[in-house]
Amino acid sequence: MEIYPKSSKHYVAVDCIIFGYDILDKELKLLLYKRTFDPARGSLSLAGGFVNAKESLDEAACRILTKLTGLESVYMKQSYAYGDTDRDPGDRVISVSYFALIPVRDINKDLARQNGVSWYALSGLPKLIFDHNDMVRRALSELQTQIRIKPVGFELLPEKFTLVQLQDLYEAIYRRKVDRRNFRKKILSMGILEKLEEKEKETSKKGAYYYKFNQDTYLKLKQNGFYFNLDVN
Amino acid sequence: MEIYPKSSKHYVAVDCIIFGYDILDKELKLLLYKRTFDPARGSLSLAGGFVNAKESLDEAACRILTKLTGLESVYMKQSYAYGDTDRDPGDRVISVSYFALIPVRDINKDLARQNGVSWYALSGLPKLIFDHNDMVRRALSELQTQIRIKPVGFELLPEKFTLVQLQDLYEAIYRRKVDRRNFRKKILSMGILEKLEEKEKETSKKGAYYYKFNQDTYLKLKQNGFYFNLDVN
DNA sequence: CCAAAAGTGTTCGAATTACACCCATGA
DNA sequence: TCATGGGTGTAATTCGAACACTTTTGG
Repeated sequence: MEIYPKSSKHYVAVDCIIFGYDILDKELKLLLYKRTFDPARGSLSLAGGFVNAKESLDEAACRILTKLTGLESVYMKQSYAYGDTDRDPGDRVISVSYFALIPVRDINKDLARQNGVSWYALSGLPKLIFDHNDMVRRALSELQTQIRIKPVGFELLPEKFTLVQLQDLYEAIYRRKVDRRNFRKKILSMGILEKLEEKEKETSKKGAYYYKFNQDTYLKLKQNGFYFNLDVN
Repeated sequence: MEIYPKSSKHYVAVDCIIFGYDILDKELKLLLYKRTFDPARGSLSLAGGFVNAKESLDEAACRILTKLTGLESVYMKQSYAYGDTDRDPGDRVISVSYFALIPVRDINKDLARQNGVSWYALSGLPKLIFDHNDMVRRALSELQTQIRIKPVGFELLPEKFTLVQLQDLYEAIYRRKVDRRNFRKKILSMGILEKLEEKEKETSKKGAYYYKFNQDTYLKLKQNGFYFNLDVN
């Protein structure tokens, strides 16, 4: 039964901009798919797929992400709908992009390899297919905005992290250095981090205390009018 | 010729959240369509329509806006893609929402009437069809964010406006009072307003100077690292 | 004992807030 | 002349920026 029989129907895809952060080389990465077949063999694309008749956009994005990484509960957010008629040279496809944040080490490596996806540093990213570079640019810009005003950076880190690691992450995303003392002062003054007894001892002799993000405290503060803000010099 | 024959195709619509500001009653309004036929006769909806095979999403949104208002160059921005499978009870329709900003007095009233659309105050908005209330909520929230950090408020005002009118607009969108002296100090210190010789004399005996927004100056400042910000107490 | 990374406070200037009185004019 | 809305300045406080030394410990 078709109620709107006069209108055109369209292919609708979702493309996932999967950001990963590697605490070791302190770089923001993207999980990309390398085509192993013609046409465009060897060229890179975002992880994407068509939206099925019986799933929502969000469901389609989650399905693709889970299929590639094995991860179920990941931070994911819709970014933008791309609808130029000629954006896909094959056929007219409207694509809704989503961006996801995951710690690089969390993904199921076998599953990723099996699916032909792997991590690529965001700096020096090559040309991706179609308008995927635009999608990345927009999503990165959104991430840079979000991470200032929402506690989403923690999604890119392991549950336990040091303040140095957190700062490295912000520097990687802001693409500039920030003052260590001011950064610590500001993030600690929010009262949303919980200091653990345990220390991380791999990267220094002295060792750095682990912290973890306290979501409950954050939500309570937010209800009382608190706004996360991590603008630092 | 179909390259992706195994995938589902979908109806794709655009819905326009058309914000208008009325300098007389100082209220933010929405241009809504009232159904004059069954089913759901008398219920309100956003201005929307299906995306044609040969037009982009942006083009579809502009087409709808122009058809209803007669306006060609209007501030319009994509908001969000709504894709729940049952959001439209008639059939599965994916809808991309756009929000537009126009001064209430600018629209072609005859055209609007002819098309069955008219202005409704945003406060006390009734239930709209489908998920259109969600669309409005999200767009309003984006507008409240945007108007703080980008000079988009001027899109809702006539070319010439007084500082009182500008402040009234901000108060209507922020939904709170702001201090007159601080507001003026801040907006004038940006140096993006041009004071005219002419005065507006309808609402007061003394009269208030007209100003206009200088887009060129703004763009130059922006290139030099200036960020518009109108957070005021 | 020393290299390497973690951790810590204070000062200064800028920006934000709070706040109240005079001005111009038409009726 | 007076009622109405337009226009203006200053002091107090808060917030962000700049900046350098001490601590810990494994090798």
